[in-house]
Amino acid sequence: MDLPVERLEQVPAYRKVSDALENLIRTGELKPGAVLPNETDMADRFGVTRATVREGIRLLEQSGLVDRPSPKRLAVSRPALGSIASQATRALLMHDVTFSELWEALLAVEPATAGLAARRATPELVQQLEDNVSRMARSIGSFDEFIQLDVEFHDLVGKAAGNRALLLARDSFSVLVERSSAAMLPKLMTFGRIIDIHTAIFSAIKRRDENEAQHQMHRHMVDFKRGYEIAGFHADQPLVI
Amino acid sequence: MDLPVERLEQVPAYRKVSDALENLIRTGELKPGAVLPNETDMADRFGVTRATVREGIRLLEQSGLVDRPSPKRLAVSRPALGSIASQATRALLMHDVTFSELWEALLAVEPATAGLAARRATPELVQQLEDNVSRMARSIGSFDEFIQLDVEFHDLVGKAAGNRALLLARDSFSVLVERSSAAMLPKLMTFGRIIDIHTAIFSAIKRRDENEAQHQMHRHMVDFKRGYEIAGFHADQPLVI
DNA sequence: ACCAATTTGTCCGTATGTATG
DNA sequence: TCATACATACGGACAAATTGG
Repeated sequence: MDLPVERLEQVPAYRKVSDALENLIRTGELKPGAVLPNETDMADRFGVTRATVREGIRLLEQSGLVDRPSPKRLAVSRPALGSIASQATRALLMHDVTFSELWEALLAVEPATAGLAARRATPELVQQLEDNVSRMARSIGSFDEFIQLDVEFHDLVGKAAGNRALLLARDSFSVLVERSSAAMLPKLMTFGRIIDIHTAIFSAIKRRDENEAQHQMHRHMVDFKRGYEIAGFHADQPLVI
Repeated sequence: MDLPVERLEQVPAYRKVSDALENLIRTGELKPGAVLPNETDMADRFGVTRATVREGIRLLEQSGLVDRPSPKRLAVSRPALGSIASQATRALLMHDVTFSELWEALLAVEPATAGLAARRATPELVQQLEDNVSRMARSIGSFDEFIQLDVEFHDLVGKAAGNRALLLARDSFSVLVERSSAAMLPKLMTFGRIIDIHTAIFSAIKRRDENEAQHQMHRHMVDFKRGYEIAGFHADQPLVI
């Protein structure tokens, strides 16, 4: 009888190495901080050569599951949320997401974040937000500085919310917002309105008014889209960057 | 005078290779689909050996910037949003995110997604949602099947929303929700209530009622948290998985 | 503060299976 | 069909740098 041909998946050895290590990590046998054996050791254990082990390590290195605390030591680590976010940013860009898609996501995430920030902001972060707002008021005239402060404001709100799941989502969009702002602001010169809303958001956070923080952030997002369109860009086309 | 020691970063050659290629991709000189030279070629151009080139390629391979359409051809590709999402899932898990963090993010994302789904769902997706709901009504008795259908329902809503930025965020949470549901449902047996709300959401999407879809999804999320706590889990602790 | 052993980074040459033209 | 080209994998080697005594 003719058997169905065993389509045995040809998994490269270097991937077997990384899969094996990844499993050890996921199952908790290797916890973050644990030091891995040296390359020759692992080559012996897996029955492959060092070159193969090294290729496997590169895969884990890029996914952030391992890193080198010192040049000669390889340890298990937890993937930095920031690096995941920047990978997400790049992916969204390469998929030609439209401004509308970005904006709809912002509309979901940013007001919620602001609300949580009003609930949880630490005194330090409230202070940092206040600094940011007052610096922004003095930064008129320099686009770059203004935009930088704008991004910083929203990042601070994100931090203040104390939610890493939302933060990850936010950070994935943050750079895209920055680029879009940089493209539209010079054509608008609506510094005053942005400063006003930032002030309103900050003030709501400071007095722990969740609804108001949320509401003002919502307004801020609506303004953002209006500005983008007034600046002459098309929201339903891929981001102008 | 003793200068601050030039901390000249010793960047490994394999990283230079991947950085160089990554730049070519980011600047658009190499667009998705473009075929890269073979390993020996690149080794010559970069002035390194093949082993080094291969290590560099592994880095790009893991980040999804290159892949092999056929075993011998290496091409530029756009990172799959799904793989980014699963990396995000893993990262959130390893950072011990709490149920509350997950839930707050869901509360921001899921209702917004449902609203957009009501606006944009294609007939095909409406049909798939209807199938899902009716299959779920018949699936009582099998936890696994029920949970699978639950996840599928939300994924379908995510697809129907037609927003890749939100989809990426959603997919990052989806597996975590699935595991949490799997942990709590056996202790609750509230199948009926879930089916009712899914039905309400589906019906709102079908008749293009954005507000109602959003509102029902919100209720669904509130139920989710209540269930988690009633099942005896602590929302402010890392996910039970 | 020095020295020795270890380990990484990198190179070279070779073998093998297989996809492509 | 067949030959070539190419990726995968092996083995051995060496310098440089770090670690640990």
